[in-house]
Amino acid sequence: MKDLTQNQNAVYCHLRTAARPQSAYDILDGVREQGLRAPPQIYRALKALTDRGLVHRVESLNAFIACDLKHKNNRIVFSICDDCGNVEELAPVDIPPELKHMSQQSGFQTRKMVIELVGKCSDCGQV
Amino acid sequence: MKDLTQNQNAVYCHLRTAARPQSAYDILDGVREQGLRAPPQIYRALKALTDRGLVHRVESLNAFIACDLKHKNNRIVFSICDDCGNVEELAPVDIPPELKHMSQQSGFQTRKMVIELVGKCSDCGQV
DNA sequence: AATAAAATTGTTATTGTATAACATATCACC
DNA sequence: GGTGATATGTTATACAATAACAATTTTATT
Repeated sequence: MKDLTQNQNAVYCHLRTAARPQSAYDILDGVREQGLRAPPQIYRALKALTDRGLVHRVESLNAFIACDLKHKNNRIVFSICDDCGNVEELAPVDIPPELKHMSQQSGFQTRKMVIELVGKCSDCGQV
Repeated sequence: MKDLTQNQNAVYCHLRTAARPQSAYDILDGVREQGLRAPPQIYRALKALTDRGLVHRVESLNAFIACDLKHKNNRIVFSICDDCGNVEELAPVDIPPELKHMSQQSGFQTRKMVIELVGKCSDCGQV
């Protein structure tokens, strides 16, 4: 489905069914039975998938997560629980106006904005 | 100055004079003559410095940068040029209202927000 | 069908990033 | 001067990512 190659499909399915963001090596373990054996195979599939916006990389975790929102790939928002490690993707928002001003004034041309909220999810916050 | 230990001071000075974000191993090379020899020494100093908000980690580059703004450590904005690798820290902005709503509705308690703008700086954008 | 070009995959080895675990030293203070 | 806390030094190892090359499959074209 969705015009993915074999390896890309294996990696994508693994990510969609995973409860947590997966490191490349988590993924490798998960798709070994489908014949993938070496890191470059995983990284290649991940590159293709992230280029298409089907998967996002969570920078601060060195991990990857399937994207189930329909949106342009240039506005990404995550909430990251630093207690349980859970990550949610939130609906993308526009660049805050002040920020747009500032960056434009310095001549910066934004292609993509990533926002990461770090804190406690509803499960872990009830202290 | 600023109540830093010897190793922390060495790392901090190196970062302040660096033109670019520095990887931990860049830093290690830079402070070797001051007697630091092994990665854990660098990472320990970096942890102390980032905890105090004197240094930020640029997640998408696995690199570190000295912070020269006076601000609370819980709102961080970077612009990252994917051409020349230059990184600027911009003045922090508030959490966009829609985002605040969304995250609160899901019960998420934000401790820190990191925004990374990826694109082309003024030097590299003039194509 | 034959073939050339392009895309995908497989494999080995290596580079880069980060931390675990333990030993030693220094400092503060009662 | 002993005790706890903090900072440091060191070795080895775990985790993340890519370079470089070989082989295969797919696709388009003649």
